[in-house]
Amino acid sequence: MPRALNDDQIEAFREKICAVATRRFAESGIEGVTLRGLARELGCSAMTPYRYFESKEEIFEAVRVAAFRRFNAQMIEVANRLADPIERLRATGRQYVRFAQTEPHAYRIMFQLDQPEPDEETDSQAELEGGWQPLVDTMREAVERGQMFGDPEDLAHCAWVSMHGLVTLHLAGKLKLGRSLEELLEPVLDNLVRGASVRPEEAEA
Amino acid sequence: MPRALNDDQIEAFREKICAVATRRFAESGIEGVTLRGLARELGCSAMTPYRYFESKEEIFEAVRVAAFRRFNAQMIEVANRLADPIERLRATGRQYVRFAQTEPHAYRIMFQLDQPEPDEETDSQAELEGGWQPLVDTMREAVERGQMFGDPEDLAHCAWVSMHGLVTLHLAGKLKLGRSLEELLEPVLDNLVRGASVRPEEAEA
DNA sequence: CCCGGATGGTTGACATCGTAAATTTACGAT
DNA sequence: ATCGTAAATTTACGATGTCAACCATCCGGG
Repeated sequence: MPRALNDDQIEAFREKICAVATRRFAESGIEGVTLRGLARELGCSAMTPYRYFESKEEIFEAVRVAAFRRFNAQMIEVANRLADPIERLRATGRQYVRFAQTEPHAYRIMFQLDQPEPDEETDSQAELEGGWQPLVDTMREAVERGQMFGDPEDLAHCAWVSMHGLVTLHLAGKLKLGRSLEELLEPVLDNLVRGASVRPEEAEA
Repeated sequence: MPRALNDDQIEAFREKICAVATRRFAESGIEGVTLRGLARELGCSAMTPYRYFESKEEIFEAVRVAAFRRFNAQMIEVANRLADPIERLRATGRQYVRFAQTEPHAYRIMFQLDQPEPDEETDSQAELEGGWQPLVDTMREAVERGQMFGDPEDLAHCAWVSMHGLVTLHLAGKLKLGRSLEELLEPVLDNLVRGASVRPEEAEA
């Protein structure tokens, strides 16, 4: 048997590629990340990464997974600090926006509109669902405490949809209506919490 | 003077390019649209479109503008049918989602996350704001009638952000949680309307 | 001790892209 | 007919992702 890379070495180089790619993403965005550019920075030839990844898209996927991990860690860290579910929701919402502002390109790859067919279960999908569950739990807790009403999953969807919409409209440059993202965030959070805190039977419309 | 294209001819060819590009977008998405492919279909050489557009991005922008026009027309058409602002909001929300489902690629280009710097006022920005105003007006009307409370612009933001978030998460394939888009839409609309229909002083949280 | 083979890495090539520059074509006025 | 100029094409360049062929290095078995 010839000298073979053990799993640690393979994983090490994979991580190195992923790290460089992540930094390049942060600097120059998706279209600024190039296999030849990566290779140049890694000090290897353009084809070497193909020993560790199937394709460029697989490198992207690795970067996506890492980004989701960072994102989820931030959300959990903030959430763990707050016992009250509504306060937790507000705080994680603010952190959500902060993440997108701190790492706009990371957010872009995570939620890119032109992703490959999601027919098979991808790693980033798994990370996504890992971050989704705590949100549902928060909503469930709020419902159990009588602070909110409705189906926890529906409520979680409402929250996620609002945050994602706010962030992506901002990142797409469609929100430059004179107000900062943080300013816009508060009314959205207020509306969200208000809408969820009303007994359905009390609703007038 | 040699034969010169008059403005009508120029505009005609621009529209033709734009039409072909739009159809190709609808069929094969953003990355499926290629200058050489366009040219082949138009029966001209790859460079000819450059007589009518500065760059590929300018063609994209034209497609974007056309898409925004179609989108706005649909929204207005639906909105004009309903006198009650809240019903109007719900109906346009549903139409919003329907548009994104009917023309997913159009929605993609319109709100692509990696757009060029929005430093200068672009045509699609103008169309966007043209569609934004009626939404604010609807909210203002609801507030004036006492059906909603708060700043109309804030309310409009809440609505837009929810619809856009819902649609983009769906288009990015992040929502495959067993429920259809239309199912998800209704709770979001409900929450939105509920949150806006509560007097701030009545809010418990 | 040396040699065969597998394994990791490199080089070179290909097809494709957007587009700049040079070139050709075609028409209207002289 | 010819010439000037606008329109269109051809050619070419530098990218890109990736395939295929090649090379180099190290290992176990003789």
